[in-house]
Order: sequence, then structure tokens, then C-alpha cells
Amino acid sequence: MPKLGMEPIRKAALVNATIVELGRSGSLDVTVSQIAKRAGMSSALAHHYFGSKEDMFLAAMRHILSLYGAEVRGALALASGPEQRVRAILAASFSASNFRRETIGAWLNFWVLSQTVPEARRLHGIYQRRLSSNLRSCLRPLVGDRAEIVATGMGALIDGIYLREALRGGTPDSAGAVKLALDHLLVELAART
Amino acid sequence: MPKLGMEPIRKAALVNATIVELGRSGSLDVTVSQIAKRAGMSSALAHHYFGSKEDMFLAAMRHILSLYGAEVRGALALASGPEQRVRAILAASFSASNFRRETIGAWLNFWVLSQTVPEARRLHGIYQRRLSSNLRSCLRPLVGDRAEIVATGMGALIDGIYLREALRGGTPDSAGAVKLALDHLLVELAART
DNA sequence: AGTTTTGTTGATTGACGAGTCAATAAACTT
DNA sequence: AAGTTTATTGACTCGTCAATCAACAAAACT
Repeated sequence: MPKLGMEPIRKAALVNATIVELGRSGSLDVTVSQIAKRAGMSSALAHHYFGSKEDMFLAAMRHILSLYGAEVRGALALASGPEQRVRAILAASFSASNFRRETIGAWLNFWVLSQTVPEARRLHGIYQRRLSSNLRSCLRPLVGDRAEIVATGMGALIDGIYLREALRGGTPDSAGAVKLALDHLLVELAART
Repeated sequence: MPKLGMEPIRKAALVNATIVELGRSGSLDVTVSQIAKRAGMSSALAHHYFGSKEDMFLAAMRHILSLYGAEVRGALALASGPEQRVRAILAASFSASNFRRETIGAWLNFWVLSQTVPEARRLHGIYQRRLSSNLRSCLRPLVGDRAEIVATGMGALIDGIYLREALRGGTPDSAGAVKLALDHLLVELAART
């Protein structure tokens, strides 16, 4: 009983299942069958919609990055003034929707993927440059010349917090993460007499 | 022409080759044959000395952690006063011997391994707790109550810097890394009027 | 009614790789 | 000299998995 217009639905289900499986297994060694099963279809169908396993990984990565980007943009639109803007970026980075077990686990795998798959590296590069540029532009009015180094540090700190959360297991601590990153900012502002 | 007493030599060669291959390939999908070849022996011999591929990974991880631990201990022994001690930990973390391409690449893989292999998780936990405790004890005299949060932030920052370096490619920038982490400390001290 | 397009899967192929085994050889032991 | 231990490997087994194929089903188009 094949209903038409299945493609987008199936693809979305697969992307979702890929993220869940990546997060669950904690490694790229997930089989197409596992993903397909979780998405409620045969592995052959998964191959039908995405050409290869790698394509599924990349689609999942694009999905996560695009959600993250949208959330940051949304938060920035509502923020007024540089400090509020930095806060908005941090809040978005650790928001309940981005800072979930599966998503965090998926990130760890994307980092690994970026080491071998050029397209993954490219996507990750885009994300990192945009984050960096966003941070710099908010920080310049706040810390002037130090914007460059503070932005770099804050970017690394965010990645580090993600990494630690990935390894920690258990429910992610959104509040704690924001607090940690925010602390960095506040101290930086306080030091500027 | 089998010379006796080969075991430690072969094992060391394999551990080394494992680290190199992990760093080179950037993923855990290295074959035992690749590792064995790089170490100049057959894959059967590798299996003879280590029971399984997992054992090789774990041995490599232990090796890196033990080198790191030794370096930190050595640096701490020479440092006098809390600030010098924090500096010593940072310098050791990004020292030329620890902050090399292969080692950094290997770290990324250990993080992944820790997600699935209990023993890897255990080893990583030990490392993290020790780092955390070292940082706290140096920081308490410097920032008092804030030692806890500053130590956590600094730990995450160190991991984040490693991560970014792993993804960046090219020769690792030791000096830049130390500068970034040190900056965090100095600002923290400066903020404490 | 018949053809094309879209959805779907079970079965199969083909490659690859971890781990085992049997065999060979040099060194030590008694 | 005979037997044991250590070193070493090529060949083999066995499982797994990505990717393909052939076939079937239902909707849409003509």
C-alpha cells in the first residue's frame, strides 16, 4: 500500500534515527540495518533514499547544524546589546533542544567523521567559522582588542563542555553548562576595570 | 632467527604503531594488519602478543596517559607556589611531547572508545579526576571559593583545545595553546581585585 | 486497459577483517 | 641429543555488512 510523497518523510525518519543511533552507540560503527530498523523500514529502502551510509551521516550532520544555526539566529534576533548577544549564543548552544544526549553523542561522531570525510570537514568548518565570527562581533564592543583571543577561548570552551558532557553520560546538565561558559564571560568583563 | 626477549620490544613497537595509525587515520577503523605492518611484523604476531585489537587500543591509551601523568608530576615537582603549579600543569598538557599530531589524534579516538569500552572509560575517568584534583588544589589558594568552577572550566578548556587541534590539522601550535589556557588563568586572577 | 512512476523488501553478492591454527625455526634446558 | 619454550608467519575460517538486484504492489498518468 505505497502512499505517495513518502520521500521526505522517510528521509526525515532516517536522519532522526541516524542521530539516535549515533548517540546510543557512541561510535560510527552503526549499521545501516540498525538505523533503518529504528526508522521502521528495511535497510534496502534506506539505501534507496540515501545513496550510501556516508550520505546518511552527512544528512544527519547537516540537520543538526542547521537546527543549531537557526536557534542561534533566533536568539540573536531577540537580543539587544553586545552582552545580551553573547548570552544568547551561549544559551542557544546549550539549549534543551541542542544539548540532548543523542545530539551530543552525534557531535562526538561528527568530529571523528570530519577527520576522514572532506564534506564533513567542510560543514564543520562552516559552523566553527560562523560561531567564531558571531562571538568576535559581540565581544569587540565589550573587550576591544581582546575580542580575538576571548572568542577563541570561548569557542574551545563550548566544544570542551560538549565533549565532557558526551563522556559523562546521564542527563545533560544544561544549566551547569551555561553557567560555566557564562562565568568565563563575566570574569572577562570584570577583569576589565 | 628468533632472538629471545622480544615481547617487550614488540609490544612497545605495537603500542607506538597503534598511536601513529590512530592519529593518521583519525578513526578507530584501523585494521590490525595496518598496525602490525607499521610495527614491522605480521598481524598474527600482533594477535599473539596482544589478545585482541581492543587490547592494543587500551595499551596505547595507557601509554599516553602514563606519559602525560609522568610529565605533569615532573613539572609539578619543580614548581613552587600555586600559580607556578597551575602554569606547570598547562605547560605539561601542551608540551611538545604530548601535543603532537598523532597523540592528539589518538586522544580523539580514546574519547570515542570511552563511550563503548568500560576499561577505556575507567582510564579516562582516572585521568580526568586527577587533572581536576590537581587544578583545584593549585587554584584554591589563588581564587578561594571559585576554585571549583575555575578548575572545571579550565579542564573543559584544555579538552576543547585538544579537540580543536585534532580537527584543525597541520602542525600543532603548542605556544598558542598554552597562551590561550594561561590567558584564562590570568584574567581570573586579575578579576580578583 | 496499459504503461510509467514511486514505494518497498527479501535475498544475494562481494569485500573485508578479526582471530585461529599449523608449521617452521632458533634458542635455551637437562 | 632430545625436549621445551619463544618467535614468527602464511593460510584459513567465519562473521559481518554495505550495496545491489529482482520482484512485487499500488498509485498516477494516458
